[in-house]
Amino acid sequence: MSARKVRVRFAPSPTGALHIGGVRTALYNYLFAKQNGGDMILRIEDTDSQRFVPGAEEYIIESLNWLGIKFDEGVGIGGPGAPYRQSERRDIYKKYVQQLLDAGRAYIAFDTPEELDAKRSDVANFQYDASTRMEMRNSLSLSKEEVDALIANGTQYVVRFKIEPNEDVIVNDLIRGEVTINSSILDDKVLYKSADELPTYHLANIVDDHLMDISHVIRGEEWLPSAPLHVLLYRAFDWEAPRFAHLPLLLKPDGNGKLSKRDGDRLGFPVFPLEWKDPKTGDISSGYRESGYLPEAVINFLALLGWNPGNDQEIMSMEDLINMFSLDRCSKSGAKFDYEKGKWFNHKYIQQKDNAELARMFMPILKEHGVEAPAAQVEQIIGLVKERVNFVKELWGQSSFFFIAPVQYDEKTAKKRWKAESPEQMTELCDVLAGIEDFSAENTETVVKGWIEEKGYHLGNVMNAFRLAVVGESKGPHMFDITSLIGKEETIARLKQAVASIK
RNA sequence: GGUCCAUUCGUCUAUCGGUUAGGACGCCAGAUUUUCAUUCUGGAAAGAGGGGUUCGAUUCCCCUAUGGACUACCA
Repeated sequence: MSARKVRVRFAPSPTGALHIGGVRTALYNYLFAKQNGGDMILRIEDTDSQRFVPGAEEYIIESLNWLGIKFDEGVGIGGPGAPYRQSERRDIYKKYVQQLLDAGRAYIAFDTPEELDAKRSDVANFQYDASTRMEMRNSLSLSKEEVDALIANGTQYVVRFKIEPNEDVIVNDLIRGEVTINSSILDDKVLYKSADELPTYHLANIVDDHLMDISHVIRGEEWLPSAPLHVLLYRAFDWEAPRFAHLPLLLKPDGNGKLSKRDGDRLGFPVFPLEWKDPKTGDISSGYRESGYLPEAVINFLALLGWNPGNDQEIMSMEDLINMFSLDRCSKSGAKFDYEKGKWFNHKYIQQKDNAELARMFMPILKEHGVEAPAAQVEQIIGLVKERVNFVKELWGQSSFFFIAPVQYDEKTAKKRWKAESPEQMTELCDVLAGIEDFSAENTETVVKGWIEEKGYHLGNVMNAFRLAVVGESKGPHMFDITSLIGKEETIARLKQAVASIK
């Protein structure tokens, strides 16, 4: 074990919204870094000018910010390794590509994409490697004069990594153990493209991780097959490689395969942290934030998809997670995404949140419904109904009757709860209520129950009709908590309205 | 096709050779409640198949099956 300082990076490429699986990768990197007193770096890997999507970088930063995943260095922050955007590091990569060329570890290839396509359709399983490279047009097969002439007349070329065949490359993965791959199955990967003067992912990644002194590379399993290539690249440069940890993938909830944007659209749940509008198509994809998720709930839920603390604890704050996280408790197999469990986490976090904070989140929703109410009152109402909701926005459905008198009465409930004697009893109840001085829940309950008992009425019948009249249907918190909040006048008015309307 | 990785209730998972295979979500039932929820209690529900190794395998090894990832001048 090297005594290197822990430094990890999250290195997304700005090709669209940040996928929830990417968020989990960022989270695990963050947890690992913070647990070890290390640094977390944000690097933007925009070496593919073709796939660049405007706004994606800002989206990624805003998403991680919302979730509370903080960076010590990187795009938008700066640091000793700046710039952290790969498109701004052209000169650096050029220098290292040249170094590989000079050392004979890489070569220049002139084959056009068309030529390669033709080759691939001609030869089954064609691979550009030690067995085929001499048949191609490159600096190994061509004379020095030919190569110089081609470059001089501006022919576009790529630089390929010269992989020595038949060598077992061992990747020591922190999650999977030793993974051995024979170098013969690797092709001579393109490292650099003269067309846009940019390296490909593989080269840029290795150079940057080295220059930024990254100690641990924690990334998705889709990178495992190219890990040996990276190991070989570190060797070619004679650099110390970081430790690798390849995380299992997040899978679709139904069927099989990697979770994708489409699954979210199809099954009706977000796969992105924030709402995302595709600048090309104008399509809008929903986000966890806009769907009413609390960032703590998303973090907690995601943390447990592929990792567990080894005990039965499920509710964990970011701080808990930082303390408890460990790479060797990460599972090896992909986790299917269970949206129902995500909802449950949100429910739990809503219960933990104090009413004042929930009220602040609820206010805009109230406004949408044309309701203006004092914060103190909203807080009290939230205290009464929050245990019944999974999302802040559901608060309206559970509490609208506090703000607006029922305009209609649920038919089924009316049929069942509104008895022949109800109109008379409710009219009597109006008088009873009118006579109450202290309209607190406790006192009102005492008085009303006293009246019911005195008259020999059936408690359930009276209360159910009472609820129907005040709420409009058969739901809601304790009746007298409702009446004390809406007040005597409103309660009586609603009773009278009900007597007049319910048949 | 090739290479690599994986495989415990429907789902997320615990188990580091000996357990009535545990927990959670979801589901079902019951209790509580003046309603609806919440909550509580209980229940159904799992080691892919086949070989080994071992006194003993969910656990270690091999094979098969299944799933996944990768196989671009994308990341």
